[in-house]
Amino acid sequence: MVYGGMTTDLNPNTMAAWVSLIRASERAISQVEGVLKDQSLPPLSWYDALIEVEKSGEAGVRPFELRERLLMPQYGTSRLLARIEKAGYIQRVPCSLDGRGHVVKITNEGKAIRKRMWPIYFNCIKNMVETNLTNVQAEELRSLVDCVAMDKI
Amino acid sequence: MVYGGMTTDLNPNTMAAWVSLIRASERAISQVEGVLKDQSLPPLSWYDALIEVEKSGEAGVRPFELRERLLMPQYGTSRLLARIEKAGYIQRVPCSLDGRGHVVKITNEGKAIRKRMWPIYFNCIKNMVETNLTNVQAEELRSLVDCVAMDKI
DNA sequence: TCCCTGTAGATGCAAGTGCATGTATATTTT
DNA sequence: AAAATATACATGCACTTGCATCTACAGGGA
Repeated sequence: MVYGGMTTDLNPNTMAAWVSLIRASERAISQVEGVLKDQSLPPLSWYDALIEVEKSGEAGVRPFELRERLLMPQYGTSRLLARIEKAGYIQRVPCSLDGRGHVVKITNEGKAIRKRMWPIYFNCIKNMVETNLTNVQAEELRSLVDCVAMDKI
Repeated sequence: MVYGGMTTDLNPNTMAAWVSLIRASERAISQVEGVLKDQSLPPLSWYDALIEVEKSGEAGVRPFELRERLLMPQYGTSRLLARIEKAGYIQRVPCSLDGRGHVVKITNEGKAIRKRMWPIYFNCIKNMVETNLTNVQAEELRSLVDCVAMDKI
């Protein structure tokens, strides 16, 4: 595929792999988001945040830890948490050990909505990945994509 | 990786592949966008649109064709083109054959900026994909990701 | 011709995102 | 202890995106 008019230096399959990777993730994400929205459920980003908060249990999590785990910008985390809190799914309480910070905990409603989101999400992944790839292929895919854009590590 | 608390029905590697795929595409995209921004160049979406318009040559392209090729929502295409036109990189002229539509053509400035973007983009792909995968692995990756979320076809 | 339906494209509004910066508290330096 | 610096988090502003809807024209039928 001639993409830029100057492909001389790229291995023949590199650009194809790149395009396919980007396209696949786009359709996969929009697929999941679409299904969630159809069910009047919150977006995927809420799920990712909720499960992290839920995993932190009674102790809760600090927003900056969440930020690291979710690989989000700081302001993104801040506003995501604000939205989820507004919906009643988490609580942000001042941190007793660090006056600058907060501790985020999940509410019962939060646990409930996460539990309700999971089978939907689960099904999407099943349909999108498991239906199309064997267990061995899934592992191959994982190991290959894990190599992409990993130059910094 | 326990992700939702109910993994009994998923092949063990499915979730891992899913997570890796999403993460990989996110870091890859944000990598490219970051480098482009550092060079004060337009975002990737502009590149994709510009190359399509440029490939259409003197004849130009209809926005709805672009929409199909870029897999974008209609309003997204409309506004993307409006922004690119405002920057002077394309021109939208009324379509003589269909009074409802327009024909989009690239300007000289558009050709120039695309040409300037390409080596940057090219280098990113080279660093992110080619450096980390052999030609054979790239083809494997392509063929695997092409299977993901393809249920509709 | 007039009407009805379909398609091309634009756009108002609400919500999300990036960037830069602000505020408050913690930590380090002197 | 006072001052300087660093960290945690929030937020104003401009821009982008999603959704629904609107306008304008095209094409087909009565």
